[in-house]
Amino acid sequence: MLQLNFIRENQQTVVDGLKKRNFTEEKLAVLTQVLSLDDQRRQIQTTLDGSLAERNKLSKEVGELFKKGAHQEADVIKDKVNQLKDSISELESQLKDTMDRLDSLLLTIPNIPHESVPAGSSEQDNEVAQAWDKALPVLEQQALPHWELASKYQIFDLELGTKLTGSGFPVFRGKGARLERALISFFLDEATKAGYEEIMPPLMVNEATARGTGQLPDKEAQMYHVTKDDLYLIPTAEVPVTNIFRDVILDVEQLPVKMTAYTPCFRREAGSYGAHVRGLNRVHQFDKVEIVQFQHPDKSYETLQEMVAHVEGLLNKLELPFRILRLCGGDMGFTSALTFDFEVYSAAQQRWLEVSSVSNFETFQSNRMKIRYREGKKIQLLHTLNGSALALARIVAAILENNQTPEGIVIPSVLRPYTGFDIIA
RNA sequence: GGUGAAGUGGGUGAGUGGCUGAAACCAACGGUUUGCUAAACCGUCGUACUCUGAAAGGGGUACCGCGGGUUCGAAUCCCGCCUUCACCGCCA
Repeated sequence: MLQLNFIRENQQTVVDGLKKRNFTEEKLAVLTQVLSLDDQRRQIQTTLDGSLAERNKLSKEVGELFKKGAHQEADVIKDKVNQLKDSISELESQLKDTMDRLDSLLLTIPNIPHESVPAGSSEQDNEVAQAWDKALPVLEQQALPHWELASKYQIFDLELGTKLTGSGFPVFRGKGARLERALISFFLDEATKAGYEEIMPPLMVNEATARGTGQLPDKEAQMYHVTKDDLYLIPTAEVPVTNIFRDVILDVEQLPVKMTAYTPCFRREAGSYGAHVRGLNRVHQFDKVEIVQFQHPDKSYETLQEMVAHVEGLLNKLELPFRILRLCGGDMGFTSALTFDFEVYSAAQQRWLEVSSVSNFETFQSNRMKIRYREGKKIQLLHTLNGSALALARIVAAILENNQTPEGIVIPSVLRPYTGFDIIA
């Protein structure tokens, strides 16, 4: 959620930013509505506060008169206060109404893109920030996509998942399950080495938490909702981990706070179909290690680079060909100011698969969650950042496809201490 | 799930209708003093919104788990909910 003062003081920046997100003139009208509602709100607030002050003052007089035994005079003032009460409750309901409208409008305004974000309307317009300059792996003629390798080597079983749960819930087995676990451990260890504290959060969250990171109300359809207890299955560890500091004021000395978490992620992914979602390309449950940072606003873009470098390091160690995209205004998430996507080349499918998304949200999330830091006397919103490091299912897909040989699937050497085997044959 | 008790500022904890945004102590911060990384003493020490001011600051309002109610007036009384603790039940 954008800060009202920011909108008020930087209207042109906001307009330019929203245009990058392809806001039409018509949709931009929301800004003037927001500002005028805010004016109304202040006006009501001032009047209301005045009436309340009056009530408090008169009530005190009643108390004093009672002590003196001047009951009649007290009764006169009581009547006065009773009259005030009507206008107070009227003002209170106006205030609540205005604030509700203001909030719901504010929730429709996405984050302002960083100046480096390219304009554009779809993924076609994303900018390649770092291309893969070495040769792409070329597989032999009979190379198989990962879903066929899966059954050949008994790595995972989607049909079985359908039997147990439904489509999009893979069952990993044998060396496949071990590979999955090896990757999780490897990613967590790398994050720990880089100074992130490991967290194991709940996999279900309440409404306030889902609202904090912006899953509600914008992405409600994306989440599994446990209606009986009104809980949501997390679509990413970002949700519980970022909310750890909801309504918390950190000391500037504590920044940056760095946290990492492995969790399964649950996504409904309504309405997807076709070859692009075959196998592990898009599933309802997948494993992911997330890295999250809470940082001083002056340093958050350095931190973003640091996180990008961390993900790069992982992919290099796994010996996977990848490229980095700078997302355009039209493809960027609602809450992000700048996002880099990592795509790994899947040789058998001959396409790039998104395996990580690293973003700086600036104060957009922290404003909703009131995550602040104290520096001297000043209390300010901090910047939140997060990134996948990494999303498992597609990494597994890429490893399976790229590393297939006539003898079997070769495990990247960095993973062998974790898997305990060096080939899946 | 049942029964009972409790939820106050960073912590401990006082407060049962007006003198309480809240005592006291601890922690923290600033200072004085002291031949010494201690002690003593003094001071500061919640958050949000709002008005005013160039600013420093000053005024007002709200908040004592959350939401409602009673009252001229609520941390304090009433109702609902949540959470924690204890015991019981169930259980990996």
